[in-house]
Amino acid sequence: MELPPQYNAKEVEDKIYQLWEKSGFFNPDNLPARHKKPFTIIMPPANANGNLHAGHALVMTIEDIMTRYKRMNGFKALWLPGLDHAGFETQVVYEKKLEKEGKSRFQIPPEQLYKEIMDFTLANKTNIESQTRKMGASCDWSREKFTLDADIVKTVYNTFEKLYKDGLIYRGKKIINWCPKHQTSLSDLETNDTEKVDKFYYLKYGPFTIATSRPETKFGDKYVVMHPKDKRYKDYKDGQKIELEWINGPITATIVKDDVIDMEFGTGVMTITPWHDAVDFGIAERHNLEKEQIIDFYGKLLPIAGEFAGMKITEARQLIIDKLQSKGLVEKVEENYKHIVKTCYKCNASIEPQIKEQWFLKMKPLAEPAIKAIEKNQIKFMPEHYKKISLHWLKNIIDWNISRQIVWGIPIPAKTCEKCGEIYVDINNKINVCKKCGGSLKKDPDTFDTWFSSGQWPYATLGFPKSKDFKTFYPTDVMETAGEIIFFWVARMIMFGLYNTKKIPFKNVYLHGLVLDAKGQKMSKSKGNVINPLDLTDKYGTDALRIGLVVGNTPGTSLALDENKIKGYRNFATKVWNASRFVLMNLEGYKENSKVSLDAKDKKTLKDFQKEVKEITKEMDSFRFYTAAEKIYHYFWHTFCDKIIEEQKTKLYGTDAKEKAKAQYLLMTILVESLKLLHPFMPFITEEIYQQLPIKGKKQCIMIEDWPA
RNA sequence: GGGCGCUUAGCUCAGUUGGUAGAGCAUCUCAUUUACACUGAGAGGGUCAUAGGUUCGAGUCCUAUAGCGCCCACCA
Repeated sequence: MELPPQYNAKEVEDKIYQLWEKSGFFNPDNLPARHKKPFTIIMPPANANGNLHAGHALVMTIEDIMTRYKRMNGFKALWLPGLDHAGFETQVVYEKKLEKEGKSRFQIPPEQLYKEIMDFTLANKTNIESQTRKMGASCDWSREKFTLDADIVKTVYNTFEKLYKDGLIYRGKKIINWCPKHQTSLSDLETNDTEKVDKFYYLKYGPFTIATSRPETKFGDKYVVMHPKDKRYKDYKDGQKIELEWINGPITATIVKDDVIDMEFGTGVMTITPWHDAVDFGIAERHNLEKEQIIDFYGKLLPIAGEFAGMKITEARQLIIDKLQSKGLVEKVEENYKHIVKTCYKCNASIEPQIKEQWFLKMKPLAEPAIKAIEKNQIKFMPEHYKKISLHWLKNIIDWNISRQIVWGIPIPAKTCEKCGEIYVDINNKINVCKKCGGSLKKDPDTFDTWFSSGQWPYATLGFPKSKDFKTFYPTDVMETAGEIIFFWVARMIMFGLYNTKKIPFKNVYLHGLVLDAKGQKMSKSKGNVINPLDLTDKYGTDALRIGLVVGNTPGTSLALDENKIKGYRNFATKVWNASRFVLMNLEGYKENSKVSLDAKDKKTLKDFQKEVKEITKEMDSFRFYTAAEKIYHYFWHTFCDKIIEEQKTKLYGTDAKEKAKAQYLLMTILVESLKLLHPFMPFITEEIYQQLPIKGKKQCIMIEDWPA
């Protein structure tokens, strides 16, 4: 029995993956009888809008390691793959593509745009699936789900209806984050805080001086707010009216006292623009003040701005100041005023707060059970400090705007009466006439925030509420994903899971960090430092990339992906290949079952190995794959190869048949068991060698072998 | 403003309940065709950010300080 002198990763990998797929063992239903207790990981659905990146490669590797390990340990292991339509994310990618072609999404009728993005997504879906296979993922393709599958959409709709009936969903006319470029509202998580340097204007507002960086919003300001305890303004009473000269003529302003005002800041007095500022909106709500829109949804001034109407706010700003100046209303202008502006996390355009009717989800009642479950440690976080981070966020949670003004996504199943405004949630599309006034109904034009559907992923994919899979595999065992999306996704899955199924969706949360470039910098197209994981698998083999991604990669910490490191593990793969080749080359006369009486030294070697196995198993059970991988690596290379094989050479090359048999027994035992230990990390090469092993009682593949004990 | 981390060898990072500092890469010396040069044998290199404290004993626990980073937040 001989292995070829060189390991050819490219040839072997495709062949071996096919062998696995044909075996059917990715599907837990096909596993041998010993696999009884379920073990479940739901794969984070990849955004079907591009290629697999280094982060995906890490997800695939860690989750495959867990799945293979549990499968070898006799679990009925299910790793369920999926893809996400990724609503806004995908639409943005597609819009960029359109832009390059000189087109805009606003020129394309919605139905056609939806179809185009669907085609684009489906093409990417196929692409991502084949790249996932390339990574060696032992996931059950027969159970693959897509967030737009009919059954998933049905689950999402049922949840929406249930939430609505429970009074947790409401249609609210609140201030929202509006991206003027993308023409949609965004959740608070979808905005960034960016520091900007602007001019800061001190304007005379009657007897007061107010400061602002945004004079263009000030046309409708007719409330002037100060702190109730501010002695400087004690002569002004709440509700008092004053007459003053403003941008476009005389106005009447009303004094408002509110303790949100910081007496230390500026003059301690400000005017408010409730339609375009969240703080001001809050004040207006508390005091029941009028709100008026100044800027339209495209960022242009409305007729209230008088002569400035129709102008873009950026163009109007200086002109407005000029006018105020000519009226003697500008007290001073501070240059280089640094302040924080909310921006769209995709295009960096300044968010224009707007009041708009949207669908909101009340979060506090959903967060409470999640907080309890986490505090009771029903969900274990790795690394642990994510427990605190999650709790902090959940305890300070605010209502979630779940509607988006984009076509790509799951349509919100609601209708509004065009006559009386009555709202109907109609998940089966059966209500056609307003029950109240008989008026005709208009379908809601919006789609769900993509996280509203992916937040339901663990139970939706398993066929909640009635399927056998749901009963068998839920709650799932591990949720492994990027720490970055703890709030976007993980926290919401916990809330939805508890709300709908009354159970936690997963017992363990394993959060990996970012994959950075070799210098520890974030990969980005503009920097040109993006490492394509598939290039690395191509160059060094998938096994080398996998173990290279895992060794030393503690959860929560970002990882510098250095090609040299992968190269090092390619060398290790070669080492594994050559050591196996050597052992197999020296099996002359070897009889597997013949009795050998080992020397005391050999017995100690085996005992040491057993000790190693125990330690590695302990690391695996504690989710410390980074140390487990390192230990196996170290043992195989520096103990098995450098010491044990070297020591046995004299026996192997000698003439004493008994001694030779002892050596063969020892080497084969440790080799076979080591290959099993290595299998979760380096599945391809270990499987290829296993297939060539001349041993009896061999299973169909190493993938379903017993983990060494 | 609040919260959460990090600081250990030249670099990237481990270090599980406190018990004489570890790995990979890099560097240096030696071996020269050995299953494997994608190799082997060996070496150098750290007052574990700083200052206190608890302890028989602290990289590890506590307090403070400094530097770095991340997240959340309604200072016009």
